[in-house]
Amino acid sequence: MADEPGVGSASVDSRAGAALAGTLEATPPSGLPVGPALPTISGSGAPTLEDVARVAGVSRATVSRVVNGQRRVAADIQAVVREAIATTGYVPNLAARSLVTRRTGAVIVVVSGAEEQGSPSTIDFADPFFGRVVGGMLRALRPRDVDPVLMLAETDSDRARVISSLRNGNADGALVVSTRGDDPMPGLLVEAGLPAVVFARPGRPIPLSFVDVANRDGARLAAEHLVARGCRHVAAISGPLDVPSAQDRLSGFQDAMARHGQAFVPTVGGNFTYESGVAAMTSLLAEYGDLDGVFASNDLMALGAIEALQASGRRVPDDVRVIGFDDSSVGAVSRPALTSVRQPIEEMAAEMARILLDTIADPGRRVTSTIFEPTLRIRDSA
Amino acid sequence: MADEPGVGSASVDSRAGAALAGTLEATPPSGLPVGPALPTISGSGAPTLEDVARVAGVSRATVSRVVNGQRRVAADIQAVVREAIATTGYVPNLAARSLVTRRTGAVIVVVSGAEEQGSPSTIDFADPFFGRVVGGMLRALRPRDVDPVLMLAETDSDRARVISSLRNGNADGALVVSTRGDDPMPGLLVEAGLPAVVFARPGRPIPLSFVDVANRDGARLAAEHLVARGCRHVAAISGPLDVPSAQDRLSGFQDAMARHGQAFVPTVGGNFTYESGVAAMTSLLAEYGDLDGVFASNDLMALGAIEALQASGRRVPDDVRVIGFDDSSVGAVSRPALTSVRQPIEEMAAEMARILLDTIADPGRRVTSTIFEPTLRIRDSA
DNA sequence: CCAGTCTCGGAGAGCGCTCTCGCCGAATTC
DNA sequence: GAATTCGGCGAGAGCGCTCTCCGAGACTGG
Repeated sequence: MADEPGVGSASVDSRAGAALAGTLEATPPSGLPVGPALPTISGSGAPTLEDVARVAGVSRATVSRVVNGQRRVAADIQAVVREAIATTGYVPNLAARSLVTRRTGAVIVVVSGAEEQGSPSTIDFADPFFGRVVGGMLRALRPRDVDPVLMLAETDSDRARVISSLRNGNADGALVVSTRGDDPMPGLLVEAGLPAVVFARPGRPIPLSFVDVANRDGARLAAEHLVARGCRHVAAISGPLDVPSAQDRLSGFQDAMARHGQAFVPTVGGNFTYESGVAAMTSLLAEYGDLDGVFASNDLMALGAIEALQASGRRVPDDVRVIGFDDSSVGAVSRPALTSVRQPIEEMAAEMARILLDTIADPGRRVTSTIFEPTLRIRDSA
Repeated sequence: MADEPGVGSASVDSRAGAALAGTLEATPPSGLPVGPALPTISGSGAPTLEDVARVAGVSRATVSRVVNGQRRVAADIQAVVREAIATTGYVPNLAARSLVTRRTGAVIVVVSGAEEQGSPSTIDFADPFFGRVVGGMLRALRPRDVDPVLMLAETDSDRARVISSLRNGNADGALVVSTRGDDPMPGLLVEAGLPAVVFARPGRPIPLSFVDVANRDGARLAAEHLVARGCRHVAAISGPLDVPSAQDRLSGFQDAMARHGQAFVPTVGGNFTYESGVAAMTSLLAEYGDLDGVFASNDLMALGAIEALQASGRRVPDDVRVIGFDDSSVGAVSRPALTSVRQPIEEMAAEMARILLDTIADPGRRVTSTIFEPTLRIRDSA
């Protein structure tokens, strides 16, 4: 730590600086500490429309028209105005604009999770899924000059905060990513009549647009691959069956296997974690020792299954083939690399963003669902 | 026209009712009184301060004071106002507020990456690092009622957009996470005199607060662990040396090894990817066949090194011990599970947020750097 | 050549909020 | 009890922007 950079003063804290938390003056009951409003003619802050108008020798309205391309403005005046904008370094104040337009140019990305029971959170930000979704949205939002505002929704009060943010135009709509099947968030959004799109089909039918992957097709792909590789005794590790996607993946897999001659598929439920994959595989093995193929409803459980398989002395894929679902990045670096059903998360997220933006632009837009086709990412485990 | 102005006076009540019920109120007949300057009773939706004031029988100012806890307001009046707020379902319009306070209650999280060369992006949203950082920030931001707005900064125009967003109060400050050493973003922020905090020490000294991990200490931890496990011929796989952290990790490791008797540490550079880890290890093996320990500057490269090691017939950790850096989630599920230097990313991110918020509240605040101590996460690979 | 039509810039009214200022009534003082 | 202080509420002025309405000038047609 002798190599402190030459930045003025460095207060080096080895642990999270609890001391810092107290240095701020007592915050008022609610809201941020607010400073006095300066008389602000134009000397202190950023240039305003007014300033540009003065420099250009036109009215505010004209400048506004040029900035927004609203109505036709004579070419020469337009040039003068643009010149003035450049020299003043003017940038529109979005607060003022949204105050009158009632558009914010922002949407809320709601990461909706855990019940407020004992556990701190079911939301795992370290899950690459999260980043991929956000990244996908970003790609679609940015060209339309819309920014995502991140909000967590774990408790009722979190959800209320999301709703009220939306209700008074803090943002124009919501993109919801739930980590549970019975998430109340979509319902609240519909009730409030707010523009929103959710990732994955909601637990109960609800008039809300969503984007999803054809889970049954993905499971079928896995089944067919296993069968094609010669598997004859196949088992499944499912996710929590109150989650629609887990349900679909399981039933899709079972149906496909039935079509290929294996009417009964031994199944054990997990909860999408690595540990539950280990446990599920272990109990599967105890009862069905001659398994030669396993389909897990996500990659983490598939990895757990492989662990359990190897612990029992079986080789993957030689003795037992394993397929996961998600094509997550952990599957790519694991050994053996995981064969997995790939859902195009980024594209799905981008589509969510597009649908939401359309809905915001045209509130009368019909509720739609867009289903993406999964593909099989074949690696080493099957 | 019949039902418009005549019954207009009752509109407050009906609005309050609609707000309470949360029902979808049919939009008022549009077309008739839209254009002319109405006294603005029943606008588009949410109740305003004005409405609350009317219901409570006080002035706007008083309601505002109650909402913001600004000045002392008589207890009974306060009760009446709160009551009115509840019945109307009032929530402050942040655009209006920020227009006068010049505070937005939002900060920009800038994910700053790639030069605008050929490649689409160096930003990998699937990297769990990203989510962990955002999650950590969220935890610190939420209690202070501040929301993060996500922005990418890959091109100059992206960066300009961030700067101007900040300049006209679209957000109060920036939390910057760079994926490269020579990121221009921090410099631009400083130039513009905008509140910002960056993750990891910037490439060049710059008067900007940052949060970092003691990279040298982490590398020392790795070195000492390897030595303690009996390694005598140790190599290193470093990251790009223009990235300060990669530089520190390497030199810290070399110094520590020197103190323990190994003056020369064979080193090959990588670029933080899995593939580069494979390549680096392979070339290391070609020249130094008797290696018994490897330190990689991040987990992905460590995993790549293990792959190359195993491909060459060596066992990990029996023949060669491998330590990574980051304690990323991929390391936990890989086999063998990766021993790694852990940096408390979430806490670091939370601290960034806290520093930024303090800086915003007190612009005169000194530039600080907070260095967190890494720990060693011992698993199976070393 | 004049009425009619069209084009385009300016004036001005707010959007919902905060905050300064002034005023009133109650508490305090001598 | 009158003068003074002071706490606390209301009035009102904007914050920077958009947008409607209006009017002046340019153009068209008969």
